[in-house]
Amino acid sequence: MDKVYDPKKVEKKWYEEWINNGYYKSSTSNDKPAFTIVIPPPNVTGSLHIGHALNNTLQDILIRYKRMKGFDALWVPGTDHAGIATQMMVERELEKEGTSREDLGRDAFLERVWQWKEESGGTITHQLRSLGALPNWDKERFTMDEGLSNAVRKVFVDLYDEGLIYKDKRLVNWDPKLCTAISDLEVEQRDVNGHMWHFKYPIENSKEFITVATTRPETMLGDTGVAVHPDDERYKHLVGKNVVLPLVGRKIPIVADEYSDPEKGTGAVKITPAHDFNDFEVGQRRNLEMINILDSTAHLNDNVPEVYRGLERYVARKKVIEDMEALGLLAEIEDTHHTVPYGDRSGVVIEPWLTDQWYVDAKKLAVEAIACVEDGRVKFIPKYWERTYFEWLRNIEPWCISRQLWWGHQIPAWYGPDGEYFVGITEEEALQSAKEHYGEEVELIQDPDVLDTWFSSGLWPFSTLGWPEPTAELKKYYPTSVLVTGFDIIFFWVARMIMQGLKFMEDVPFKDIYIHGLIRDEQGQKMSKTRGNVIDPLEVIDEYGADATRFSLTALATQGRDIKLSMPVIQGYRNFINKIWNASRFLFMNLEGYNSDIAYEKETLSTYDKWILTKLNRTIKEVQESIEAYEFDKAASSIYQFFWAEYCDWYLELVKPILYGDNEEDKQRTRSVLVRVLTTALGLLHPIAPFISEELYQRLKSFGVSVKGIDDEVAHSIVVSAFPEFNDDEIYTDEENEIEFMKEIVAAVRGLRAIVGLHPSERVKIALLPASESVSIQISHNKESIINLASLSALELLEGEKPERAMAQVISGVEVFLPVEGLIDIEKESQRINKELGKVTKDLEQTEKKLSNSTFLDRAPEDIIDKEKQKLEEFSTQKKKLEEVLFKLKQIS
RNA sequence: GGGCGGUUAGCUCAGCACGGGAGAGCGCUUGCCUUACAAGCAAGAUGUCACAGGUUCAAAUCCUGUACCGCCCA
Repeated sequence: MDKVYDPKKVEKKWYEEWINNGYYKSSTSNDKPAFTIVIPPPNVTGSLHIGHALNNTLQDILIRYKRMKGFDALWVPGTDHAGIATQMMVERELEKEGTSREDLGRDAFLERVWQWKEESGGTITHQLRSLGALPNWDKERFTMDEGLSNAVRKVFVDLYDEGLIYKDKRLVNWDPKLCTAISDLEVEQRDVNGHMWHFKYPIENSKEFITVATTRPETMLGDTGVAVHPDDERYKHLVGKNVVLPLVGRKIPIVADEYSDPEKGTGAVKITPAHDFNDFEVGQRRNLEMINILDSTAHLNDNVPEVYRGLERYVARKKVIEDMEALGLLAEIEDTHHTVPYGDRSGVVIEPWLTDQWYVDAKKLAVEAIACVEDGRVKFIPKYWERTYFEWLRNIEPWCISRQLWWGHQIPAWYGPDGEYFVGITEEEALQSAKEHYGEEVELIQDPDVLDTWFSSGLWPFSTLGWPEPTAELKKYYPTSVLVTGFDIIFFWVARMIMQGLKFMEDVPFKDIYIHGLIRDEQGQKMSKTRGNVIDPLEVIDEYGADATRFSLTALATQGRDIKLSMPVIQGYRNFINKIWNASRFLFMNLEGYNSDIAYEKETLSTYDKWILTKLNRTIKEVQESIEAYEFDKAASSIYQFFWAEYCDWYLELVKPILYGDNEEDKQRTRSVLVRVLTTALGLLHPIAPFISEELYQRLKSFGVSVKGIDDEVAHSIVVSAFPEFNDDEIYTDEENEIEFMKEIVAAVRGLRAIVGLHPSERVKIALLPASESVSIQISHNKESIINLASLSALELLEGEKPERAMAQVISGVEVFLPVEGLIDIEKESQRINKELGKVTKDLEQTEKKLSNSTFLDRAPEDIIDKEKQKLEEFSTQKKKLEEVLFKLKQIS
């Protein structure tokens, strides 16, 4: 067995085993309770980044844990067709080949995308395997699968029939680069420095001007009004009059509307209803004309004077300003900063643009979605995320679901020759409706647009289980148990799944939503390619192994906080994985002659055995409770603490003399306990670190060791082993306290040795002065171990007389003396004792103060007062002892 | 402008829902190649728990306010 754990020799092998043995499978035909998670489907174009690694590690932990707990665990994997991202990717390929999607035509293009998907679309799902994630691969889904597409069409048609989906002409967020509408969520508001241009508009039949201010001068070509506040005295006389729009010559009215803020700018605003959301509303209220001056690529169209036609919006801006200035109508340019909408995919400035689009009446669907979180049918963990959720749902806008793309679910609406449309799940249905409408058969053309990708992923928790067919899967696994995701898609995805789930399944899609943090770099900055600070999980796995990667992410996954990740941290957990390896290696080296048929008898257990079993059982409880509460960091640190600080640092050291000795009975019993503790610890570890736990379990099996399986007497693999059970009978409090006390004595002796500078191999004599008979007995029990662990030549139990020349350490219940043959540095030693004395005195004073406070004695609970009294006694004894030591030191000098 | 989160050891963070002797890991200092592990072992140092008030016998923990950092929404 190697001295250092090598993940590369282990990981691939076991992953294949797990797949070959079908451990990932779930089954509707068994009667185990279901535990279900659907994966947040990553973009099919994507590759695994560290955020995915965290997200999927946590899901894998839950699934593995629940499987070991006897649940029928189903983790549905899959990917999202990612409309815009995928289309862009394939278009870029085409561009390199000197062609375009328009050249190919829709059908050929889509064929090309599918081809791309088949060849390279599986990248991320394959990468998940190297992380050790073990979802049910038989159930892998893609949002454009036939079944899921059926679900999409059915949902569309049903919502349409109920009036919850409708077509409308209104302003949308238009991406002039991608030439598609996008939803308001896909718009990023950025704060930018810009200018406010003040334009003078001449009043009709007057020498007067009204000055308006704008950050978008080019839109003036589409102005159809000027608004002032109804109470604004400055402009009252102008309301009802017309302005002659410069450069255009159009007469437009001055209207009174509360939208205009007298405090801001000049108090008069130009109104461009076709190119601004606020202006649109003013225009509706005041019956203003709507003039669209932009084409789909944000170039000026024929609705503007000829000189401006065809100009790109920023070129036009420049020209408008120049022309206004030339006319002497540019009053002022003011520096300002304001927010500008950018497309989150394209990165270009979004235009509010007037088009026909399909909308979902989200407001109606939101009602139940809000209620189910209010009444606790769905729980957010951490809870405070529900505020964010409520905030958005209570102010929800109609959801624009149509996209002017080719890749996606084409909208199931067909148009007749006169533009009348017919919605249906299939073209046949639409044709049937058309026939009824026109009284004859007509040719129909399907709406060319596709649906927002989130429309289909909103159905994910039930579409993946076979909906709309009434499948056994749906019956057993819906609602799913928990959704594990990041806060960045609460609106995009979580809220929409809840709305759609409630609508179509009449039940919530999941009971718990665990929201984890974002992974940042060590400076706390978001990881991004441009910053160059990304940590590639595949590289981390390659260097440190999947288990170390997973353990790190788990240990850092505290609730409600982002995760700052850096390589030294991962290295630390890699060391832990290696520690497990070596502790096991030690056991294997000492397992010769081990007979797995002989279990240890409770009656024969030593104090050490009982102590470690107690610690083990406490750890089982902690790990179990932590995982169930989604406190992943606590689960990880419980195991870490137990395995390293208790099992390795103390238990292994305690039993070495037994293993190296020749009492066969003791050896046999100790081996059994060691095996028991290790196998149990591996079970606890397995959900977090699946590979090393499997490797070591399989090695243990070759010694005849095994644990109970979830379905069989013997677990073939740790994946299907029963999770360790907490056993109250194995909590031995007395033994636990005794060993903890012994550890304190050993630490005290080691401390003294370190002060004197003794070489570790130099054995010395130590004298202990116990405070009571019971302490004395406890020490006698553990005499050999203390001698061993503190590397002593002898241990003397004093009965009152203290050694003359000795270094001393006072701990609760016992004084420790290290006799010093030569000279002690009395000065230094006195200083040390004085420092301790200072601490104890301070503690003592505090306790005395409390106990002499009558209101404390009146009002504090009894157990607290008792505790304070105990402290008082302890501190004063310690103080007295330290003073004696100090007195003796003075005598010597 | 509205909302949320954070501020605890040099660094990264637990602890706070339920108040009662300040914790872990990393780093640092010292000594050790002790036959599982130097990716290790042993020992050690380090804190006005951001600040200001309040509640309480008692506050890192509860309440109010302030400052700074970060995020979301408008």
